[in-house]
Amino acid sequence: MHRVMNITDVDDKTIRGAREAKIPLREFTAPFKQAFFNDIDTLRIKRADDFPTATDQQYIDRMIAMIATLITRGLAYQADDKSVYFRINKFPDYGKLAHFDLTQLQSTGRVKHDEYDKEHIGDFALWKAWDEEDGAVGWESPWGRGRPGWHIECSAMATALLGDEIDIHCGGVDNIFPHHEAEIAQSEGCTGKKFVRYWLHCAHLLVDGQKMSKSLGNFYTLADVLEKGYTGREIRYALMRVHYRAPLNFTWDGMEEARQSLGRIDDWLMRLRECSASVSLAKGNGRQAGSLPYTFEEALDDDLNISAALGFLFETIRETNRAMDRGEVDPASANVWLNWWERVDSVLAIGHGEDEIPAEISQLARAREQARLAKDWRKSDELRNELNARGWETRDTKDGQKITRRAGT
RNA sequence: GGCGGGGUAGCCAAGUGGUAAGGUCGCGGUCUGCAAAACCGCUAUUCGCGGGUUCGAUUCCCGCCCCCGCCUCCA
Repeated sequence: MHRVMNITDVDDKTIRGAREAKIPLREFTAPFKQAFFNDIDTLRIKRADDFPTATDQQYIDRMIAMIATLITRGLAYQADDKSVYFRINKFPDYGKLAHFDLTQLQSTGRVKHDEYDKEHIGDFALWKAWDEEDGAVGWESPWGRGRPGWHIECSAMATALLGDEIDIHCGGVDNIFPHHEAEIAQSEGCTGKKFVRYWLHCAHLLVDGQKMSKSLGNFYTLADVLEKGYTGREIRYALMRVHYRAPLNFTWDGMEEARQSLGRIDDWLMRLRECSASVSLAKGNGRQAGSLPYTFEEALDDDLNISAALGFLFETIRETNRAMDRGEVDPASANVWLNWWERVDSVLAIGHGEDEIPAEISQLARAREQARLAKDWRKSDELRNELNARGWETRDTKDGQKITRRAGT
């Protein structure tokens, strides 16, 4: 599998930002790029193999070559404003992805149209002619100085790195039209081949039931959520547990639920690890959870049915906990389950390592153990409260006291 | 208005023409000095609303309502 994520590092906003900051475009976009990578790391999102950027000269060259091809084929033309536009009337499939009938399109009035220069209101820019607003930003082309249009960069970078035909193209539903529609038109207009086999469009993130927006005051950054004490993996779990095609409503209750669910997984793993390390007299019973309609893999194979997959995980957790309660899990079968978890977590990436217990914490724990042996409940409860206050939880089991870090780890 | 995605228990959410996974919360129990964790039990005669098809529909068909998104130079 070859994964590519395109980075648009030139557009109206970045040009304006760089101009206002009086710094080169590249210098202006660099911190945003860095922040983006920090965020995907926080969310444990696996890095793509490539992160091509639109301003990379090799891709600019490719965009220019593609535009030239489109002009040669009559699919594009240079208008009086010197910009080059895609001629959508020459591409019958345009609008197919979004199920749009171009003759029935209505303008929302959201964008202003420079209708004079274009043959059709729906024609979109492939190459934008330079104007004063662009300042130092621009590249030479057969059609004069300018910059790439808003969609051609994706076609150029995708076909450069993945070939003319790609298996899966992801993106938000809001990008179906016009962005993905334009990508298809440009790419297939150049190659004559089917550009994308499967489109995976994810639904929107809502906050408190409404679209996230600064004016509604329900706008959160990743940093805001981290500041509330939630960890990256908790956020990851909260965002992940809903099917990608269904809108996800972000709430603080949802974050709390994510934390509790992860705690359940953590406790199960801790138990399994102890079990696998023990010299146990348990009679092995490593049978797989049966009688369930799906396995974890089958659920994900079914259009990434994460809810069914997680359902299977939690049913498995209950079954093995039950078996451990009955003393039916020996080290060998515990390892079977731990290995199974490794496979599951290679996809989910929600596990966390075992905690190292600081010296002062284990000292308090030992003191509590002593108090319990002396049946000094008052003192042992005080020490338990003290440990809780420091973020550690105590559990008294048959095998003695266990301490674990809870919440936000 | 057109197109697309949603509407399932307090909340989140899967699912199927044959009678509702899972998570979370709450309540009761086992265990425990008390807890915690785990386990057991309880919590939707019902799947937005109204018709229809069917022996039977939440699942199929028709109509309607509500929410979210898109409808061309913001990517």
